[in-house]
Amino acid sequence: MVRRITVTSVVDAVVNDLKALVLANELAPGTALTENDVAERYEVARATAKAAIERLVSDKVLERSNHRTARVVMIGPDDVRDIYNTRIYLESEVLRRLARTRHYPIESVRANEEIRAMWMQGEWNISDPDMRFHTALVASLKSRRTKKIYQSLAFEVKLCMAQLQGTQRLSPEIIIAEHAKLLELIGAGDAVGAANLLDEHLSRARELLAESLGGVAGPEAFVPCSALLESVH
Amino acid sequence: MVRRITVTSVVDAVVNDLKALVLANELAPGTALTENDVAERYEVARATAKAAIERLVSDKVLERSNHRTARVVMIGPDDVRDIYNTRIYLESEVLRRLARTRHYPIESVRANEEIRAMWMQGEWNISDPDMRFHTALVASLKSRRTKKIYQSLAFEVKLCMAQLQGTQRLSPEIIIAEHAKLLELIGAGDAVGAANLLDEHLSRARELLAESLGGVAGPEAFVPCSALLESVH
DNA sequence: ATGCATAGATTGTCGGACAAGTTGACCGGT
DNA sequence: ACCGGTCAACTTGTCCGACAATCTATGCAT
Repeated sequence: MVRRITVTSVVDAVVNDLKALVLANELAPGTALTENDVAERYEVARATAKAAIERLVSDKVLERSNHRTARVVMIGPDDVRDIYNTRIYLESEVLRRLARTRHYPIESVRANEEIRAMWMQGEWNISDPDMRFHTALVASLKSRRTKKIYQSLAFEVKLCMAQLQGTQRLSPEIIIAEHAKLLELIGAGDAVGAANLLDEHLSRARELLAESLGGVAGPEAFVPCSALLESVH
Repeated sequence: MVRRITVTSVVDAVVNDLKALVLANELAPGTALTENDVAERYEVARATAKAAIERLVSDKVLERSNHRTARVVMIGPDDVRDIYNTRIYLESEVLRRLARTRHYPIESVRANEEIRAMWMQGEWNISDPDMRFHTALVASLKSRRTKKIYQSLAFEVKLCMAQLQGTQRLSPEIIIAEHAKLLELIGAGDAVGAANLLDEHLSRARELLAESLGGVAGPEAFVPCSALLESVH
């Protein structure tokens, strides 16, 4: 079966399609991908398949050590915790900065409205507009590197979601409320409050995901400082 | 002269050597590097040279667009500002977290002592132990991704230093004092003070580097909040 | 069952080949 | 002399085929 793809680069096309396959969970985590497999699947030369695999490895879609064959990444509990902790480190500082300017991007408001719209329609898989909410906040700092780093983390979150397909998720209702509260705190210039709420918001998601991925609740390096935070409901 | 490197991979060896050449400024910024150039220089196949170049591009040592030949990166004032702002975003949150535990790594103390030792000997190029001080702080959070991200930023700083070779630098005396103060604030649990001092510390370096790279002092997105900070001397 | 040896599979690297795209120079028109 | 377009040389993208080095797994001997 040959997929019809013509972008600007054969390697790009193969990379994009394989990435889509992994995100759609049509390639289960741990699946071995031989260079020849890829070459035959898309009818390209092995060198091309090799280049594609190497890029997917550097994009953390596949993993491979020296002379071994590449496999679709398996995100474990420790990985999710690391991913989410890194998100917290970056994004909480971003929120502090935004709170100082008392300014948040319109895209984040729209993204939160999209979540509400999906929830109203009974759709519980709201991870896409959810990530848009967060990336919009980070992007509003206008730092190319910060944005790219956060996008890379967001992609790993997507991968994680793909592997979890169907297990329990957080209630959209709470997510929407906390997002709104975050924007409110930013608008009010409450840097500490915004950072603390974000910490709680992401820490809760982190623990839920980590447990869903089969990990026992590990000893967390840092507990959120929620003392300064009024409850949200 | 052949360097004795038993890496397991020819591509790795080529990548490492080219990286070293760029860091030593033996390949000036903007220098064009043809795939054939690399292949002939190291007597390897073009495919190997191609792979090496692609990895150097993804490591931000070279830059290249579609069908054009790769060039050694040229870091401009805007890039330095972006690099340093990203450093500030990440590291200031890291310092907040460390201050909560009132704990800093011994490696950062040692690194600062190394700076002092070099300064005593009249050496002004202290960027190496300086970066070790900062990476040690970030590494002590024990987040694989956070550490890797910061290392990538640190590498760009190194590239920048290589391009600036010889222009004015900040006084090691002030750097040493501020580093010591940072550790002191962490030990005292003063998260806000540590974050603010770090912001000043890195913002000053950022502006000096940006100016040295020929940029006018641009409109900064965020000014450091030094109100809460007592002066250091 | 454990450990070693061999065979098959897979990756790393090579050389050469051709099409497609980019760059720069040459040439003609105004 | 300036401008614009055509063409050639160079460079990259992709392919094919080949071989050595390495990894995996099967099977044999103890």
